[in-house]
Amino acid sequence: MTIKAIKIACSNCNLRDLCMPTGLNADELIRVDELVAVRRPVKRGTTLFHSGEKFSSLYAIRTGFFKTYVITEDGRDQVTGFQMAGEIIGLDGIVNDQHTCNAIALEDAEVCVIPFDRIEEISREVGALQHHVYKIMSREIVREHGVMLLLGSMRAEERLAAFLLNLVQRLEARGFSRSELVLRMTREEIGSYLGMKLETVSRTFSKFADEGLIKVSQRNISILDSDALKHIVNPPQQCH
Amino acid sequence: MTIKAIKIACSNCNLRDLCMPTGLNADELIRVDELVAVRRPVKRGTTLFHSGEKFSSLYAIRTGFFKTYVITEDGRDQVTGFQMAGEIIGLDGIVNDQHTCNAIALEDAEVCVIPFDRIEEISREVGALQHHVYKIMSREIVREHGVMLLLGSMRAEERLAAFLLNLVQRLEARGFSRSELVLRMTREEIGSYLGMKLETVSRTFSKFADEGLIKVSQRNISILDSDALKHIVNPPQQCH
DNA sequence: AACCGGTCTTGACATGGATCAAACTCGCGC
DNA sequence: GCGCGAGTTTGATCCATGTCAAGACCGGTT
Repeated sequence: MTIKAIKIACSNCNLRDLCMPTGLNADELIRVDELVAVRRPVKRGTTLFHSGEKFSSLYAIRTGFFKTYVITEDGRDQVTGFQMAGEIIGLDGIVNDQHTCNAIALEDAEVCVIPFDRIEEISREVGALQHHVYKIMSREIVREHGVMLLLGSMRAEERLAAFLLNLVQRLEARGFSRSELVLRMTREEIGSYLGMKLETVSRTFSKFADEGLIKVSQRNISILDSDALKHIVNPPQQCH
Repeated sequence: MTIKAIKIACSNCNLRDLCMPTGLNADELIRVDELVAVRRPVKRGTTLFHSGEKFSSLYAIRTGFFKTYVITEDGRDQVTGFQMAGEIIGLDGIVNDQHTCNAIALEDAEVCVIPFDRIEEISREVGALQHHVYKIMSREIVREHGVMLLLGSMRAEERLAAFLLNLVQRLEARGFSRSELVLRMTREEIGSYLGMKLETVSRTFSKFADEGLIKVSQRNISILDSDALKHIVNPPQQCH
């Protein structure tokens, strides 16, 4: 039993459908398995990368939960996303060869370190990988359009309902419950993401709870009436 | 003089530094010149693509000015960006092979149609092109982080000041004045982009004008005190 | 020149969410 | 077991921005 035996292999990873292209042939699989340099544990509360740091790799989250955020000179900060297993972070660093946001683990985590020059090299040989990376970046652009919509034209209740629905939907895709979730972030972090103050987040949770839509006990949330939450985000049209 | 003589060639385009990779050798230049299928004029007020439409090409703006926006089922819309010459639109369509936002011309425009499968093919041979596309997508992600910051944690005056500074900065990079600009969009469109109502946009313009920061006459804006606008966006820190 | 529709400005008022403040909960270390 | 601090909830009040409404401006058309 050598060290080789536990070599990192995306082809064996149970998250491969989430972060790797599908439909590769044997040769291509071998090439793509060369992508991940190492795995790196990231303790809760520590940063994976920070703004200004030289960019060299993307990170695929294997386990754990992250937030990314940007800070202005005058100290305002804005959470730009919460990421969970199977998602890729670091894409912002490509354009200027340095990271432009900070990523910190909200719970103990492990990431696969994927050197970007290796991605570029193997992309050239494996068309499916190239396409996959384009798709991942496009998906991030579309996600951010959604956040812009949320921040630009929704009210507090709508934002929080959309946020909860998005979280459970992603968790469900990973095999978790569609109604129970544990928030990994504080009310303040949720507020920063949603463009509202922590007090408003708290009040809105309480309001949803009063109305019987959810049950809140600290960071544990039960979705009791998913449809009602959906109606808050997208009020059903009554035909005239 | 045949039709060949006026063949579209990125290598001759005066916008090539904005939308094409640099430092290509002769062979690569020839390959990259094959990218653009055709040019397409887009009349003011008409749509270049719309949400739901099948995605097949990216578009490089040669002349003119666009807005992109998303619409929810219940009719709310959110402008996601304003794009000018040399910028690339349509990146949102890659992930699901269909566009997820709408693009309409705010003035008569012309775009270069770049079939995406051709990009993928030539990317594989020309590493610089592949890298360039990754960079363009990364830049869009970073831009959207900036918009999220703006929508999530700035007040109306800060948003509008940031918006104006961003516009003139991009215009200046294209050889226009750093102090004079003509808005191609309505107050309502500005408001949609910045997450505020058109009345608030109008009032804030008036306030800036009263304070001598800008001069407004309809859609013509003169920046009189660029530093003051910058201070609004990023209040100067006083050291203790 | 008169008209018209779309756009913009400005005023008066309403309100959602921010702010400030106090108290509560829970996990953790002593 | 107790105390402490981070995180959270809730209440009272304030204010930035939304809403509604009226009128001004402008370019294009008849």
